[in-house]
Order: sequence, then structure tokens, then C-alpha cells
Amino acid sequence: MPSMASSNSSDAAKINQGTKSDFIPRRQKIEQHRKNLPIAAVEKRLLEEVSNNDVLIIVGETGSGKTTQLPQYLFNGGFCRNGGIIGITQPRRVAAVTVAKRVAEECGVPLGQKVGYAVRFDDVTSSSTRIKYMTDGLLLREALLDPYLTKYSVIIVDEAHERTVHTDVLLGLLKTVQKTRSQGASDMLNNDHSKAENSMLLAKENDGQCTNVEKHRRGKKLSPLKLIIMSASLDAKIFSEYFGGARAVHVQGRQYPVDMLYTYQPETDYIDAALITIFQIHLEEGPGDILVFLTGQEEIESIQRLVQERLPKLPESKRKLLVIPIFASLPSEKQMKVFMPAPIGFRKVILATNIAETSVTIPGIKYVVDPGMVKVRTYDASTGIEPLIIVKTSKAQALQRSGRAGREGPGKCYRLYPENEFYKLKDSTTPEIKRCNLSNVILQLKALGIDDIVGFDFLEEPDRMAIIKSMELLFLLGALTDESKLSDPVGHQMARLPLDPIYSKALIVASQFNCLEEMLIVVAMLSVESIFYAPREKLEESRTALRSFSSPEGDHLTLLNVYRASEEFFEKSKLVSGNEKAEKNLRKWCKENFINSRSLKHARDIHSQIRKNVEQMGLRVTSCGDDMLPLRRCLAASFFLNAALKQPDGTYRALSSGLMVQIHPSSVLFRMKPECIIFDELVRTNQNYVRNVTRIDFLWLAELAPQCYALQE
DNA sequence: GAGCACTGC
Repeated sequence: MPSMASSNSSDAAKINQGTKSDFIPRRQKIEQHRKNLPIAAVEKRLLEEVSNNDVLIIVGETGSGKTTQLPQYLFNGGFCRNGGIIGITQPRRVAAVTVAKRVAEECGVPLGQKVGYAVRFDDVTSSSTRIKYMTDGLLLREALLDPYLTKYSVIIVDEAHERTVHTDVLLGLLKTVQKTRSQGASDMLNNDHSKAENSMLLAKENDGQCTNVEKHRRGKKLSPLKLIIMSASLDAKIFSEYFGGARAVHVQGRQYPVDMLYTYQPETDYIDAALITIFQIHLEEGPGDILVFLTGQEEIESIQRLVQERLPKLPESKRKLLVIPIFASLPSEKQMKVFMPAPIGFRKVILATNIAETSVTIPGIKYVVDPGMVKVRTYDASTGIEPLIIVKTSKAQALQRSGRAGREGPGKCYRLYPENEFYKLKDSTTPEIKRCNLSNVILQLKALGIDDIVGFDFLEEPDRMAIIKSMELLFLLGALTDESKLSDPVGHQMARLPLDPIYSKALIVASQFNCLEEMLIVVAMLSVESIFYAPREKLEESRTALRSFSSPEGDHLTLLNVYRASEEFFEKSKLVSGNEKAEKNLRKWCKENFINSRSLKHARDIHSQIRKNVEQMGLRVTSCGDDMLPLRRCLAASFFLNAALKQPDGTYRALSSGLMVQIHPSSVLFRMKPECIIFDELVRTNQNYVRNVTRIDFLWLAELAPQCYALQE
């Protein structure tokens, strides 16, 4: 999503409007703005609190300025003396990038010097960076190379209340790291020998960057680490208790008041209720745009149709209502429409998924309509399926939604349920770690030297069954030994790759099958959101386009063909018209071929990253040329847990779970129905569907995955 | 012959 405003960037956008000629006033304006932030009043007190407490919880409401100001206070307060870095983690890339830009401007320095950011594919830091914004997932990756995070003197975990799986794992890690660092190096080596040793060995294996660790092993004292947890909501208690009763302070926010309105009766049909409310606001309320929270694309498109059908029935003067949908899979050009001001006299009504809760801040919103429902991913440990279900929001989520009406002035929030229903809602959303597949989490923790997963001090315990299932998967993939230790080298290599464990395994196997060149592409393509884009009105055309890439062997080879065709087009275009023009031409090529260019770009980025990764690991990147047999055998050797056999009635039986499944109609093998297949993903909608399917030979399974399919004597 | 919340490495 290019240059979208994050929740923290709307102020930055306003101040950026200055030009060179008014540079001095702009600096004064920045100073003025900084002084007026609520947090500025407590700067001195915050510095004292950080000095006196190793862990500090800051509860800061929206608009307090905590994310931009606290790092600057700490820098000026001497917390970077001796070259230490202040690291601030964010759950999202846009936030890390936009806040870093803003803070660099406030400091009057070029981005990447004193102030910088690091997110996947994009590192804008240098040796002089002292205030570093980053994603929490990236800091976790850094910990694999530098287990004690020795570069950092302070780590601030921002937006901790969102409880992403990365934030939760990071907090667990930081708790251990802080303990170790405050004990000092000598204690560390004596009392915590095995754990420390394990991580260090890993750091050494991973690459040469273990100089810091080596230094400390020679007995130099590790400096203590300051930890600050920032949360926007009521739940400071859970963080405080987790860190042994850590001190929590509250910083006031700055929000306009939002009037809360409820229905008298529960609504049986929230779509209809939302529709009525939209028109009620439009006809009876003053100017201001409307934001409606819905659960998905289908709901959004149906309300969009309904509004447009009813508009002509209104008196001519009342028809100036502009409906704009926004959801993540919408092409970026269409997403940008939410930022364009409506024509004069028009009111915008934005129909959004929860992308508008945190990821995108839409200006001009005065009215929020909240039916109180949300679509969430869940995890069923017994089948491994992760179905999407529609559930009620939590209180915290409802508050977050209503807050979207009070950013620029007083607003109104229409909750489409009675007030007493609000009090029955759960306080906060179930943290992600309790509803996701844990194989990656376990792989990371093991790589950090934490072997006892069940005994690990999680902020909140994941389900025991989910841990066992994920360990089982890792064992079958060969990442864990019989003693549940990370295997050498496979487990360590898998932990190092930023991919789903099955994909990592596929790369490692591919280097032995001499088709790593091809598998890097397949894995990159599987790692992104749907590559094909089929608008309803051009279904036939998009099918024809797909046919030119499709392989009779299945979807994996089809994806390979798409990538290669795009690459060939791009290289040719580069020769003729140069790099920048070629990028533009590639986007056009995508459009003509009904390919999502954002997804393809993402796949290209992942491809170049994992190619570097496997080269650094010393894997041989060779190609199988035109012979696709090794590649299919390699897919069988890594996706063996996702194998299925055709039944007499034409459906399939998934071999590891016993579930009855069908090939998804979007697959190139939908009609061909080969005897035996492997698949990438099992999704449950009206039926069980398998997506991204490749034809294999049943006998390969016993040969290549005897741990699962040993032939009976 | 089907429809997919949102992030992140």
C-alpha cells in the first residue's frame, strides 16, 4: 500500500505542506507542535521513571505523542551514551516508516542518520543511527544473530495491546534477555550455561556476526537493558504482572469527544440496519463523512449495490452520496480513492473491513457505523485448518472503531446493538498466539536456545494441543530430533528462512534435487496473496489469460510459468526502455494478463531475499532445466503431509487427516482429477477445498517420506 | 464450478 497514512502520520502530513521558503517558520511550528503534545508536560517525570525502573509500562491514549516523542526524550536524556541504540518496535511496516520520517524531520536530520528505520526489504539505518524504528518481527529475526540484542540500550515495544504473535514472542524473549543482561556476563556463563551456549553456537553458525557475543563470552560485562512497553488500552495490568509488578504510568491523549448511540433492540439483520443508518445520517445529520465497518468484501459489495440502488429514489438534492469501498485485496489505485476529497456538496460513505481500524487512517470521518461484527482467523489443532469465522468484536475493538470518528473534531458513533450488549462483550480480542499455527513460533524459540516450549514463560499460554501438533509437524519435516532439539543442519536452516516451515523444507530438499532455482520461485509465489485477479465482469478474458501460463502438471508449475514470463518480459523491457519505464511496463503487462501486480512485486522481493538467504547458507542453487520431474518429486518430498488420493466418486481423501476434500475450481487440475496430488492449502468454506495442487505419483510418497508412508510388508 | 479479516519475517 503506497504512502498510506498510518494512525500516527496524519499530523506529519499536515506539517509537511511547508515549502523551502518557509523553512524557519516550519521549524518553529514543529517546536510549537512538540511542546503542545500532552506527553511534553511529563517529559521530566518519564525520564526519571525510566531511570528508576528497568521495566516501565506506559499507557498512552491516542494523540498523546508517545511514539514520536519518548525516543527523542530518551536520546536527549543520555540513554544512547556508549553508543547504545533506542529500538522502537511497531506491529506494522507503514507505522515504522512514517513515524521514523516524522521524527527525523522533528530532529532536523536526514533519515537514516541519527534516526532511521528497518523493515523487511528496506533498511534505512547506518552506523550513526541511535533511534531506530522497526517491525517487531524484524527485531525477532535480529535476535537470531544477536541473542542478547547487545546493540540496544533501550527497547520500546509500541502498540503492545494489539497482541500480535510477534509482540507476544518478543515480550517473552525480552524478559529473558533483560534478566541475563542485568546479571552480567560472568553469571550468565555459569548459571545459564546451556541456554547461553546454545544461542551463541547458533549465532556463530548462522554467519560471522557473532563478534558482540564473542566479546561477552570473554567475560566483558553485558550492559543492562531498559524495557518500555507502550499500550493504548485498559489492559496495563497483564503487562505489569508479567514483568513482576512493573510500574505503569498513564499519559493523557488528545481526542475529540465522540457521542455514542445504540439501538433499542438487537438487530436481526445488521446489513439492513447499517443501510438504514447510512441513509438516516445522510438525510438528518450535518456535513462529514461516514465510515462503516463490515466483515468482508462480499458484504461491502452488497451494501455498495444497495446504496446505489436506493439513491435514485431520493429527491434530487439528496443524492450527493459517494460510496467508496476499501479492503486489503483491492488494487492500490482503488484503495487510494478513500483519500480523495469528495466533489463539492457530496458526502463520502466509506465501506471498510477492519483495515480502517488501525492500518489506514481516513481523513474527514465524523460518523462511524459499527455493526459490532468482525471476521477472524481461527485455528483448529485437530485438523490443522484455519477457518475464517464471523464473531462479535471486543470492547477494546469497539472503542478503537468509535475513536475513528473523533480525530478531527467531535463525532458520532452508531453501534448497531443495544447498550447492555456492549457490556457483555469480551474486554479484548483473543491474542493471536491462542488462535494460530505455532510451528514458526516454536522454530524461532528453539533457534534462540529455548528448548522447553511448554515451560516457556509466555505472556499468555497457547493451547497445549496446538503446541503438540506444531512440534509433531516440525518433527516430521526433520526440523526436530527425537529429543525435540533443533536438528543440525536442517532445523537451523529452516529457522533462518523467513518462510512457512514447509516452504523452508522445500528449499532445502530442492538443493538436493538440483531444482533450487525453480523452487525459490515456486515458494516465493506461494508466499504471497493470490497472484491471479479475476474481476466478475471479465471472467472469460481472465480465464484465457491464465490458460497461456497453465501447466498440465498443476498449479505450482503454472505459478513458475507466470513468474518466468514476467521476468522475461521485464528483462526485455529493461533493455529497450530502462529500469523505471520497465517497472511501469511490467504493471501494464500484469493488467493485461489479469495478474495482481502488487502480489507479483511482493513475490519478486521475497524471491531475491530468500535467494540471498540460501546462498549464504551454502545451498547449491542449480536448475533442473526443462525437466519438471525433479521439481514435482521435490514437492512430494516436502508437501507429503498435504497429499490426497482420488476416490471412486471423484472426490479426494487427504491422507494425513482423513478429510474428504475437493480440488478448488480455480485450480488448473480442477477438471483433470489426477489419481494422486499434493496441495499447498486446505480451506473450508461450504466444502473442504484444496488449493494450489500438483499431480504426483503415489509411490513417491513411500520413497520420499517413509516417516509417514512406510509401505507395509 | 467457488468466493478470501488483517498483519509480519
